[in-house]
Amino acid sequence: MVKKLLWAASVAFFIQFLYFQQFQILSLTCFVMNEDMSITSETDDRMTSKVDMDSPDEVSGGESVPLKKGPWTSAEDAILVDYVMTHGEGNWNAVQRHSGLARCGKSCRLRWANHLRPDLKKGAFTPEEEQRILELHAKMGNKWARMAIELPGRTDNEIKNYWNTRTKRRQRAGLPVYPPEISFLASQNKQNEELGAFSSADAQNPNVLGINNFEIPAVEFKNLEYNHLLYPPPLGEIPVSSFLAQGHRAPYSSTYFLSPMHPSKRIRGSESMFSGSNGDILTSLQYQNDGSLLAQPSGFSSYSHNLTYDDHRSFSSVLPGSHACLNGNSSSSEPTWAMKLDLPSLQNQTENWGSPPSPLPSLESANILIQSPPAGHSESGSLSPSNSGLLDAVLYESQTMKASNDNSHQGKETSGDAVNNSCPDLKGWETYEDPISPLSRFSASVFSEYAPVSESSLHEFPSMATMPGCKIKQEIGDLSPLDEKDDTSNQTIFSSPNTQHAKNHLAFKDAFGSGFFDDCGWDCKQTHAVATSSGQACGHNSCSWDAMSAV
DNA sequence: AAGCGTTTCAACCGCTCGACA
DNA sequence: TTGTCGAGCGGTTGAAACGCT
Repeated sequence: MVKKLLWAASVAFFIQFLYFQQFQILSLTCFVMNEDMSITSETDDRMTSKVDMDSPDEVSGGESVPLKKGPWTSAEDAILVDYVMTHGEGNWNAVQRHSGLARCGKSCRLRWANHLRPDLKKGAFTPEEEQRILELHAKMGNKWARMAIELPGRTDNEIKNYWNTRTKRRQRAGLPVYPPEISFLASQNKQNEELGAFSSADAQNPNVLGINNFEIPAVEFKNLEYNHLLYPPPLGEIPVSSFLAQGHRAPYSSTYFLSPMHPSKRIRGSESMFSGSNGDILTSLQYQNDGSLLAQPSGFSSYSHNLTYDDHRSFSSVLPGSHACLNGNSSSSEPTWAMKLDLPSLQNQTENWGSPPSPLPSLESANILIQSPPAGHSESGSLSPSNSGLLDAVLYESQTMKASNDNSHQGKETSGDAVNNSCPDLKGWETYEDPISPLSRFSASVFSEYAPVSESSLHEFPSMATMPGCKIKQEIGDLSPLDEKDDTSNQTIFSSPNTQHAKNHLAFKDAFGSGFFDDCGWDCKQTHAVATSSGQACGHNSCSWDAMSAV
């Protein structure tokens, strides 16, 4: 009952809003038209010079009406608003026939979607929105419409313009497009794209990904459970084993993974709704000594985190497919796990890798940006033909870690020799682990253990152990988490950042399912009015506004 | 104030996709 | 299976606004 009342109030408000807007427009239009039949308004007159008329177009009744191009006038807006109010959205080509508006359907749709929709948020992007756009772009690339879905009230055009402007500005300033923490995502996406042959297909293949009948082999997570027993999370927190074991089962139904979609927007079917194919973030989980669980992008050292398991939102924010992939509380302009890592223009300064800066940079450097590498460099010695530079960042850090460990662990530097030199990238990875954390091998354990399953189901991905020229040391499943007597002997040797990222990505995707912790980024209250005004459903699963639309 | 370069943003264009006959 | 149409996406354009000299 309350919902019905709320819905009725919303509808009333929406109608009032539209009529008020329309009244204003019509009043202004009448005033201007009285002055001059050229139909201009205060804001339009600057544009009328460019108004163009298309060649005559056949409309109903055989009447030939030239289609107008160029800026819209208030009068045209009013006509369009009136039409949509009467007929709802869609069937845009009929607008011309029914309303006499001398605009093509595409133009009408664009005008409505970008300017006349009542749920549009005007004004500059807020810092939160800007941060979100960064994350989304890292996650999706130039999928403006999909990004707009995640930013209620914003249009794809707005986002696109913002991004292009920002990109141009930063490139001119010699800055990279992404800050480091976002850049990592972009790197993941690039690498995923390289593996798109299996990732995109798998994302849409439930037989492979196991979307609908997903079962996580318990053995894959025995290490996790084992460590969890040793390091139970604080009271009230979700146990790792529980959410791992639950997989995507209830309460996370498969539909829960689907991104909410604006009813007025259609995502092309060829694009998977699962962002996992290009949106997963590789995450290492580590229990700290205090029992809190750290999540961090695998490949980055353990000091690059602020994220603890204490904050479920934060935690989920870095899980694959999360819409809040970096910082669940996207209200913060700085991701919760933003790497306190200073990597100044490192990607085109490989010559400096030999003398890395301190691995514990100041907080002020958190937003120091990584310079995108020149194409020549990025392709050299990389498995990736389209290296985004993040691989270099990973390599850089591995070098850094190695260099810093060269001093303190010179006596231990033996396993590296065991690595075939034809796999030079490996060296930096050897000292990656945090010897303090018993779960420092979390990601390695999961991934390497899970690897055989993944590989068996995904034949296109070569086994790490079979990579030519690389001696791979698979993580030992029955290794005691407390067995720290010999760090070097238990170190997992990654075949290469690229390969391991792909494997890790794959394993996480398989383990959690894309969008497992998908957050509801859909402002149903804002958009539902428009959706239902056109007779459409909100489209959001378990959305109470959908239920109310039946009223 | 004028000139010029840059930024912003609305709009267009070409293309693809899905539905349907 | 093919063709048509409506819808929508992403890239691009171009004019006004803005900022600097």
